[in-house]
Amino acid sequence: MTKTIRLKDVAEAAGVSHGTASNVFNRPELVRDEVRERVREAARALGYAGPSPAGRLLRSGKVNAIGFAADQPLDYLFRDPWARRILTEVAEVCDARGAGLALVSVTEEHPTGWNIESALVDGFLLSGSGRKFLVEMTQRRGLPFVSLSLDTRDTDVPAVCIDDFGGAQAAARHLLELGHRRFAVLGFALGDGPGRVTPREVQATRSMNVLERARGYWAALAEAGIPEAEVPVHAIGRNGGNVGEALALLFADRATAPTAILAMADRLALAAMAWLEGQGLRVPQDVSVVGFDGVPEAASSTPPLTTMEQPYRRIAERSVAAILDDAMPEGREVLPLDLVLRASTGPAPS
Amino acid sequence: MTKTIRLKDVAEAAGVSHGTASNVFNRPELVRDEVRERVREAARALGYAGPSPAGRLLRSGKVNAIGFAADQPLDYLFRDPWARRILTEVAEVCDARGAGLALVSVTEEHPTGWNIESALVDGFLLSGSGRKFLVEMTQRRGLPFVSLSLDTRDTDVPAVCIDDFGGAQAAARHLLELGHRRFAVLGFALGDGPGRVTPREVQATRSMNVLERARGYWAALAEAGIPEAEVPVHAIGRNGGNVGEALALLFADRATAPTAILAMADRLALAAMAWLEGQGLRVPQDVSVVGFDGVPEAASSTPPLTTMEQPYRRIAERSVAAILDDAMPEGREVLPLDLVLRASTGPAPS
DNA sequence: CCCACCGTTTGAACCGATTCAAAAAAAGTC
DNA sequence: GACTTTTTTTGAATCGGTTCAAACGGTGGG
Repeated sequence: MTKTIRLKDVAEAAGVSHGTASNVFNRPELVRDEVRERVREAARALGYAGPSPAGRLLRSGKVNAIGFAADQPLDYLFRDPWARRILTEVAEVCDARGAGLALVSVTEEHPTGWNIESALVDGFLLSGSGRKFLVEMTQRRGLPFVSLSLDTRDTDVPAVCIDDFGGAQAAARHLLELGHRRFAVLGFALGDGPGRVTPREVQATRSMNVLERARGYWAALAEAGIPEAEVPVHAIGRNGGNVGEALALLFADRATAPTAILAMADRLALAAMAWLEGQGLRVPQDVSVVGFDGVPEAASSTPPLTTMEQPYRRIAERSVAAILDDAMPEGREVLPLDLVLRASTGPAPS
Repeated sequence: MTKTIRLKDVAEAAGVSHGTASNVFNRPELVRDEVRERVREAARALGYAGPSPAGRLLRSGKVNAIGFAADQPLDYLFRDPWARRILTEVAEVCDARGAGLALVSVTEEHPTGWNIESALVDGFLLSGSGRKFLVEMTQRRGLPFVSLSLDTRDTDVPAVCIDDFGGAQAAARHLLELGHRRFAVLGFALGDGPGRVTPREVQATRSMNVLERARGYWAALAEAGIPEAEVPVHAIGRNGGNVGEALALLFADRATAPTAILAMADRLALAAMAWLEGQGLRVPQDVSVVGFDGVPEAASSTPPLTTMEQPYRRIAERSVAAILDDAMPEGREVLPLDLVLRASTGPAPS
């Protein structure tokens, strides 16, 4: 293999100093026209492709790239709808800024290889930092990082997250305005199996997202005079489970069944609509459903789902800026959600 | 901001030489236990997180990461089904090897920023190198690269691609074995609008994929005594278009209508099945359909689509190995496709 | 007691660039 | 022509490591 051409070689060939050659590529306006051309010519003749990123990096310390890290295998980033959605936005934002994007996976079983410790990036976006593992790993590296989807009570970790409480509140208010009075909440990561869970169980969940959303729903309903106790929370269970089973209990007695379902995730809402359709219940004439997250599928379901959409773009912009512009959020930064009105909600049946 | 801790600082603190400190992290077996512990202790005390990747990179020249480049905006990699599918496999392969994955976008309009020239990677995987642009850009950088989805007659470019001809042949043979005699081919990137195109037009296409697939179909059918002229090729037109329109012409006369459709892409096949269902034609009882590509949706359509599946995993493995193990393919390397039998093909109607 | 050998450690060279104070050259001024 | 200014160019320091030949200290054999 032929020796690589270095800037020095080009400089020698052109009969100028190392420093001048560097200027030709980085601040051409400093170099006299004639010299600049001579250096360029030499570079061409030698097949020099421009300063190597590695050398530049070492000196400047800036990579101009961000790392997107997840505590999951890499392919997860392409399979999981939320990760994919946010990553798409992050990609667009990086693109617009001319920054690079590297994907990083860190699993506890497989902590070696290219990971948080060795990735050539200026900082990290952390996805799925439910467990402290990822955060601790990243802190050790000493690069700036922002946690997306932070799910902890710890408010010291720099994070860009969504206003679960406010979003849930808005969802409930929307249904209240439509005249609904009999609600049910559909949650996840609660209880052991499908079925109703008590407010106490909700309070005890380790998932801040779930807790805040529940509290948001309760708060809005309480304002309208509907106490927590009258709002059944049904969940699919911590280890997944069937939405149908959870709903079957809810709709066992049609007379007291809810007219409005507050789903803590679009996935749940979509499953609920499918189940309702199977039961001959019409959405939104008989039951209104509002989701949470704003996944792409929500726009194309039948009927299209009314949902609280996460501000994906703004999350991406804010967190990328945090790393690249050194504009780290002070602790947790909360972004509002948008209520997207579609066809799955309507006036309460009379 | 506090000064960063360098390996040198640790070495000094531990009272050893720079070189020994380096060995502690990279070849600990060379260092005496007592000294090793002393250095580790000093590192801990100073908050040193281990050798910085930047320095290491400069010396060793290896990044241990591959760049996935497309001549499209970055988000394309998450939106386009083919790109996403192959990227998922590439991600898994990289993960398994402990290698990094960086995403790179190079568009002619937006050639600045982090791109082929500046990405810190060991080599590139090129997606969508239909136009020479991407290839030329990459060649200039001087790093190894492999073109995926190469679509050119130029056989010098290192590439890992699929056996379009053989795949098409296998698809046609499958239908022949089921007794079909009246075929139609459904293509894309042919002609100006939806409708039939002549063999001459097919020969003239710039897309090697399309041409090779067509030739594969023709070759298999010719073996069974069905000449090119009896196989109508319908296409949706170069600028997209409606599959229904193309099919409507084909099925105008039910007596001479094909009993088997060879679609050059699953997308076309799925659209065709939807149209056929709309027309009251049953798949596969009335018409058999076989796709090409093996996109995930093909497995869950109704009926599930029989298709020639691309060997995504092998493409990923082969191309990643090419870069990281310096096992570049000699010119173009062709991988076979798998016929995946599902429910969209059946015996020819009698 | 000398020497060869082995396991450790050192020190300097090198990787490929950027940066900046200072020197050199060119251009103005009087 | 001598003196300022301004524009270019130079050369050395620096970034944070890795690597390797050589030096070193200790051991065992003869």
